[in-house]
Amino acid sequence: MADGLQMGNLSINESQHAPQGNNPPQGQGRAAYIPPHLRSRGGGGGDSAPAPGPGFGGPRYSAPEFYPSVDLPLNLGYSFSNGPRGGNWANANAPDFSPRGPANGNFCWNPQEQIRPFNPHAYGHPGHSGGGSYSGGGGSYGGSGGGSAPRGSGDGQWRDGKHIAGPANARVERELFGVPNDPSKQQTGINFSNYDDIPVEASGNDVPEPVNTFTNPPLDDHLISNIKLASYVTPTPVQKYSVPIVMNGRDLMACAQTGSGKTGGFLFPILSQAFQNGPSAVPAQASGQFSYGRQRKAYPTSLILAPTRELVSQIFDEARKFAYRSWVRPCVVYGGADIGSQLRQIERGCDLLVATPGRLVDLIERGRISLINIKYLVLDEADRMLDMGFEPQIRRIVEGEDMPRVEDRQTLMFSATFPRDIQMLARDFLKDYIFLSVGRVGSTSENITQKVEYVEDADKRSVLLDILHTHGTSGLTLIFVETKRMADSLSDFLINQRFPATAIHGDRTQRERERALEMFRNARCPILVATAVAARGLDIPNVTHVINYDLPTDIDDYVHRIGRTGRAGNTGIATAFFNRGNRGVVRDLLDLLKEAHQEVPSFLESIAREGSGFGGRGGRGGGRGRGSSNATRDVRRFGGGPGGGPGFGGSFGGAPSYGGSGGYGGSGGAAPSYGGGGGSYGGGAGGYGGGSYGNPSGPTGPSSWW
DNA sequence: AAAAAAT
Repeated sequence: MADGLQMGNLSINESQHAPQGNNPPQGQGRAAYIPPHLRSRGGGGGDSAPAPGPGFGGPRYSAPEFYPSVDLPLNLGYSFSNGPRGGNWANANAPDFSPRGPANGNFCWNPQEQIRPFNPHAYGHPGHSGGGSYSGGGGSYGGSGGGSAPRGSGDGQWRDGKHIAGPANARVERELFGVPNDPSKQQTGINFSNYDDIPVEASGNDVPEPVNTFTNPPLDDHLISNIKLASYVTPTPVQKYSVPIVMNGRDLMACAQTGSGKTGGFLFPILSQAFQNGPSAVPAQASGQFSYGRQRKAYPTSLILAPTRELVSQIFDEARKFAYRSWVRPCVVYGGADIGSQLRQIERGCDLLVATPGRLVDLIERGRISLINIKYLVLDEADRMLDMGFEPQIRRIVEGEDMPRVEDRQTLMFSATFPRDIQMLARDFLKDYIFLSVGRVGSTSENITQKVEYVEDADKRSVLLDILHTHGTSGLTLIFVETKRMADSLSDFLINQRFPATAIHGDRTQRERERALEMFRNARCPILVATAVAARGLDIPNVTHVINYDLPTDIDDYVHRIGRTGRAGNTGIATAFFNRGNRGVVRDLLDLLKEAHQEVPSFLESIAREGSGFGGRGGRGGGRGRGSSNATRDVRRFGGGPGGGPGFGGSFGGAPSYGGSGGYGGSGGAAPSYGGGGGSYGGGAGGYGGGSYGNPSGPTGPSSWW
């Protein structure tokens, strides 16, 4: 029956995680995979006629400077992705790409050092270039004088219905994919075997079978070669599902964390299809408007929205890797940085755009970006974007501009949690979507050792010093505080105590933020004091210790914060300073520690008892339980009333669940309950309240999902 | 309550 519910505890025998060096077979026969949604449009095959509408349908443009012989029907002045003078790849002439950077006494704990010249938009992104190479002589940043500097990606072409990869470039490869055995560069040192435990469930109509390897089909050979360069061997669980889901033209709502490989989860299928199907034709109404003069408007085919600047940067970096030598040119735009250089970048061609919502709206208003060609829309960290008040901008981008309608695009939403406002967004933005729920990396095992210490505010500094002295400098230490002011004062304090610390928060300039992050990443500055700006999504390898100097008031934030360590199967320590000022989270913290089989200090128990009398959380089942904000179940099927019903009481595969008891305390009534603990899915009593899943057009249509 | 994000 179509209404499939697949549960996969992708484990050993199923996953073919090969040891490094054992490459999966690929390219056998190269059966051109034509996704179903393109077959009917007649634009699927690379050699076939151009598709009339949005979609990677047919030839859109070529690069006349390089290939003057190809015909140029629609692309007069259109964005050329291969302009020969697209040369301001920063660091093209930069003096030093060594992982350590130049030995110029660049001490990170000198605050002066954090405002050195650095253009965050240059393609020598902090994630790739050696720290400290920005101020070196000769580097051209954002200027137009890069000359023949090689492009990092997107330097292939689409010509005569075929994808022609650009030339290999050792320098760019090193920049994008890192130097072997250099931990600061090698972001892909993933212990894949630890992914086997991650439970995944997929529900929806006709859930495609997951794939277990990076092979053709369904993936494109060029993408596979880039995946190999990135040293990815086996798809992570989220990728196993998302690749066939997206390649079958389906919409997706995925509850997953960044550490689960979800960036690849959407980039792989999107790029693979782009590589196979070529660029989209610009619709006639759009191409008509720039018959005069130079085209300055970009028509991306893929749009990825994410909440923070650092996150879009990170996604962009990944996109560059997998678009390497392809016709697809990734771009990134975000606020706080010079818009002029961003404009110049997108003018040179912009097929895949990664953006924060505010800056994108700005560029749309300036008439420099049109969304009319969008084929793929990705909302990453959707819950976070709503938390940050981006809903108006997002709705404007998706519904209020020239974005194709839901039926005419593919939409993928990723969110760590699935509260009501995200459900609403999913209802409005997605069509007949597949719901994917991915467990947390490392949540089951002892990847993260959580410690809670009772520390009064006045003692926090000295306790912190003790920890830093004891912990040594083997890895990176990330310290979370609640306020920007505290971030500054604490980092100043640490610097005065001769610790190599820096800070990141929203009141620092973008330049300072990127600088701080880069210094942290490359371990020149192994202590980073951060506010919530760094709590979610950032994937920094080698963070061995997360200290919650100030505990957040929301347990979800705590979970995200400690998730900065123990990533990708490595181990980490999370220490929290707790005092009575934090009693608001004591109950949730207590539950979390128990679920994760962590040591529970006795003071937590007693403070929890103090608080439960009145004013507290009122015990389980009352109030807004954790489950409400963290529930990651398919509401179409299991949706209770408006209250949202319960979360996964248990969780799949024995992973600790963050689905708690109550819903929003609304009028959900007797919503069903699933699993008691450690439990099985669907073990609960009660029917599926109003779920109309599998028959969206039936009498209880989508509007009754909630 | 704080943080983040367009200028």
